[in-house]
Amino acid sequence: MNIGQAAERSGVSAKMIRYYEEIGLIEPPGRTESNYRVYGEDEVHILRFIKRARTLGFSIEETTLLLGLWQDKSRTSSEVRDIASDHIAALETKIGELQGMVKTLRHLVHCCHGDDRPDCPILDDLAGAPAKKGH
Amino acid sequence: MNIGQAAERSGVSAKMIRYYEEIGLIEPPGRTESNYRVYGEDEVHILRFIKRARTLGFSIEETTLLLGLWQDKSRTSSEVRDIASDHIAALETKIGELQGMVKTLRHLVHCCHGDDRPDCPILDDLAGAPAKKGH
DNA sequence: CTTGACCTTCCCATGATGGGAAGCCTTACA
DNA sequence: TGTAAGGCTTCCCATCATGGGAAGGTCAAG
Repeated sequence: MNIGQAAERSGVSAKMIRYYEEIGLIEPPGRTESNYRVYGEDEVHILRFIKRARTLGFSIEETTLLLGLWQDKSRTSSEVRDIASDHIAALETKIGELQGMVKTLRHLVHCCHGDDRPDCPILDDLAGAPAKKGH
Repeated sequence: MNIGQAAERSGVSAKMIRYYEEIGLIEPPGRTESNYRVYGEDEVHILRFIKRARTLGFSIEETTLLLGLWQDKSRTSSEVRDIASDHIAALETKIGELQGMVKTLRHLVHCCHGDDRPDCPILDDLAGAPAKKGH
C-alpha cells in the first residue's frame, strides 16, 4: 500500500511517517518503480505501536527504545517497566508543576474582584507586590 | 546597568532579553556610545513581571496581553481575570491529559511482572493486543 | 598594555509537527 | 487517447521558547 493508506490505517500522518523514516525510527520501506514508498501490514503495525507510545506521552527517543525492546525477543520485561516507570515519574513531576501554577492562579483569581475597576491583585502579584492579607 | 546585570537581577537570561526585544515584547532600551544596551530599575521590574508570568505558564502571547494591561491604567480587572481564568482552564485540560496517561501507564506497570522474562503487558498494549483479564 | 570578562550581531539547533511549492505518476472518465 | 484530479516525491520554511557558539568590539583590573 502507498503512504497515504498506511497513514490512514495507522493514524500517523504521511508527513510524520516520512519524518520517522528520516530520523531512523523506522526502516526505509521498499519503493515502486516510480519511487513510491510501499508499506505492508507489519509496517502499519509498527506505526500503530509508535502512535500509541506517542499518545501515552513517550518522547521519540523513548519510543525508539520501546520499539527496539518490542522487536528484541531477548528483552526482559523489567527493562520495559523501568522505562515506563521513569516516564510516569516525569509525567507526575510535570503534573505537579502545572498544579502549582493552577493553585497560585486560582488564589489570585479568587482575590480579584473582576469588575470594571482597574485594581487587580493578579497584576499586583505578577509585578511582585507583596500579597495583601485576608483577601 | 548592562544586560548581564539586568539578566541577573530579573532572572531572565541575556539571550531572552534580546529575544523579547526582538519580538517586541519589551521596548528597545537606550544604548551607550559603544552600543551596549542600558537598563534601569523599571526595565528590571518589567522583566521580573515577564519572568513571573512565564513561570506561571502563560505563553508569550498571553504575557504580552498581561503586560499591556499592567501598563494600561484604564484596564478593568475583569479583563485580567478572564485571561487568568482561561489559562487555568487550559492548564487543567493539560493536567487531565497527563493524568490519563499516568493512569494507563500505572495500570500497565502494575500488570507487568518486571523480571527477566520477555513477556511484557506494556509492549503488548503498545502493540495493540487486547488486554488480558484479571492480570 | 595585556588579559579576561563582558558586550554586540548572526547563524544554527532543539522536538514534533504542519504548510506549501514544484514536479512526477496514476487513475478515472469523457 | 487526452485530460483532470488527486496522490506521490523532495525540498524549504514556520512554529515556540530557548540555548550554543563564533567572530569581533569594549571595558576594567592588574
